[in-house]
This record gives sequence, C-alpha cells and structure tokens, in this order.
Amino acid sequence: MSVENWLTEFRSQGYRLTDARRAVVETVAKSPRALTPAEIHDLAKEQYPKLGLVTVYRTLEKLEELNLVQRVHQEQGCNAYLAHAEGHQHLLICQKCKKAVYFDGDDLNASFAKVGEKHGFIVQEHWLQLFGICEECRENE
Amino acid sequence: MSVENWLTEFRSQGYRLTDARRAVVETVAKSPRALTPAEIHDLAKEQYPKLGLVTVYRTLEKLEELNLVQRVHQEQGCNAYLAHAEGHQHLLICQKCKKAVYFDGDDLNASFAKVGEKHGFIVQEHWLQLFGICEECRENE
DNA sequence: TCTATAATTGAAAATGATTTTCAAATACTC
DNA sequence: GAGTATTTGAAAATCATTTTCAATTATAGA
Ligand SMILES: [Mn+2]
Ligand SMILES: [Mn+2]
Ligand SMILES: [Zn+2]
Ligand SMILES: [Zn+2]
Repeated sequence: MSVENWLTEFRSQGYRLTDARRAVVETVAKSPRALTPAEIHDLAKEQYPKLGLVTVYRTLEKLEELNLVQRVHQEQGCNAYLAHAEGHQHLLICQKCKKAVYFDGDDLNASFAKVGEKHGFIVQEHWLQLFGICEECRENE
Repeated sequence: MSVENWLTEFRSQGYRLTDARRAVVETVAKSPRALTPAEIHDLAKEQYPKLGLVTVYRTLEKLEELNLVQRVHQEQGCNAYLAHAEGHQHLLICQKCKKAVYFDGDDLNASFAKVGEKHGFIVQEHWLQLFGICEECRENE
C-alpha cells in the first residue's frame, strides 16, 4: 500500500491531514525495517523539523488502529513499528541490517492445529517470526 | 526442574540463599502461567511479606541469566516470566486462563529454512507461539 | 558457636519511556 | 475568508524499571 493510500485512509476516517502526520506516515511507509518511535521522530524531523515526539506516538496509535502498521517484537525490544502487510503474514528479519520481509505461512496451519490437539487446545492464533541473515548482508562479508 | 534444583543452581553460582529469593523462585516455579514482576511480588509476599519489588526484579534477572526462566511476549505485554523448559521449546498459551504449555517444533525447522531460502535468507532462529483455548476452559462453558 | 565480611536487602531517589494536559496553531466545512 | 473542531508541541504527570545507599543477613572460617 502506497503512502498516498495511507493518507487517503486517514482522511476517510475523519482524521485531518497535517504536515506532521505526513512526515510520520512517509517515514514509516518508506522504511525497510521496523523503527522505534524515537527513530521515527529523528528521521521524520528531517522532513518536518517542528515535529514533536508526542505526535509520533499519537500517529502510530492511529496507524495501528487502522491496521496500517504493526508492532514488531524482538530480543532488543518490543516497540518498533513496521508497515503492515495485506492479510495474515509473518516476518523474516535480518539479524544484521534488520530488514524485514513478509511471508505467508499458510502451509503451516495444519501443523499448528495438530500441536494444539496433542495438548487439548484448539489453536486460534499464532505468532511466528524467523531471524537470519539476508543475501545482501552475506555478500558484504 | 524442581524448586530445590533451582535453589541448588543458585547456590552453585555463588549466590546466597535468602528467604526473599526463595519466595520469588517458588512463586515462579509453581505458576502454570507467565507472571509479571508485579504479580510475582503480590503472590510471593504471601509467603514472605517483607519482600520488596526490587528484589523480584533482581531475582528474575538472575533466573534469566541462569536460564531458569524465560520472558514471555504477548499482545497485552512483553514482561511476563515463565519457568523455562529444557532445550529449545515453544509455547502454547490459553487465551482464557493464560496457562502455558511447552512443545517442541523440530519438525517445522525444514519449512522455516525453506521460507528463508525463498527470500535469500539463511534462517538462524525462530520465534513461535500458538494461542488457543485449553480443554479445561472449553469444558467450563 | 561466634565473628568477620561480602552479598543482599528494601526504601527512596533517579531514570526513561510513554501519556496527559493545555493553550496556541491549523485543517477543513460552509 | 470566517468559524469551529481537531491537532499540535511543550511541559507536567505517570508508570515501570533501575540505581543508590545504609542496614540486615548468609555464609565461610575461627
Ligand atoms: Mn500464519
Ligand atoms: Mn523450534
Ligand atoms: Zn541484512
Ligand atoms: Zn485455559
């Protein structure tokens, strides 16, 4: 989903379009990796220097509510945000450059249900993330 | 691993055995679900009323270092602690009573590697949690 | 058992991330 | 363009976690 779509989505929910929001949205939408609120603030200020950190938090809250971003959990912290993929997807994250790639793991659902069954559970959701090293990072030795 | 083993492990690392630590360790070891530091504090105080919250944090830090507990990440928060399983295991968590059960997902590793390959990644770690409703909770209507 | 000592404790203060408050600025409707 | 409700950033408040510190305690050794 493009930046323009995000902003349109914003408008159609009755939210106003401001320079501050534009800067936050564009920063998150363009980033190949999950960013913390503080990182978003730093980056987005290059585009809109007046931007306050509070507005970053407030905008992320709305983006999350509209399902345009998702929070990414990692060993180093659980408060980084990434553009959301369409539908149900999972993340593959490079441990070196932090780049995040989505994949669908639909073929795993049967296995998950079976694991649950074995323990008397009916599985309703799952949470899966893979970590590794991307091609680019392997090449740059 | 039993409570006594945990305490022995503690001692063998040169740490002293105190009533405060005993209370924290027993609380976490006995719990069927992941607990936050504040919850541990509340529960362990029944056994050792003088217990300070600081000591809960400090004891958890050591338990984590000794690999006796692990931090559990959930939608509601990422700071709950659970007795660790032996070796590499994954969690199946009841959405109603929060009970946590470990399972090994070794048969999934090949699938994970394949997903990575498709995107140029060499997968080195993964993070998997299943959520559902346990048998007991389904029975109690 | 008693003593010496280093580890551990809890209270209080400090920190750091996030949230709330509020008056000024602004985006959008008419 | 004017009127109004929304949004803003600064500052204050909050909340979880960490640090500081003087008092307490566990343990090794006499
Ligand atoms: Mn899936
Ligand atoms: Mn596994
Ligand atoms: Zn990489
Ligand atoms: Zn249950």
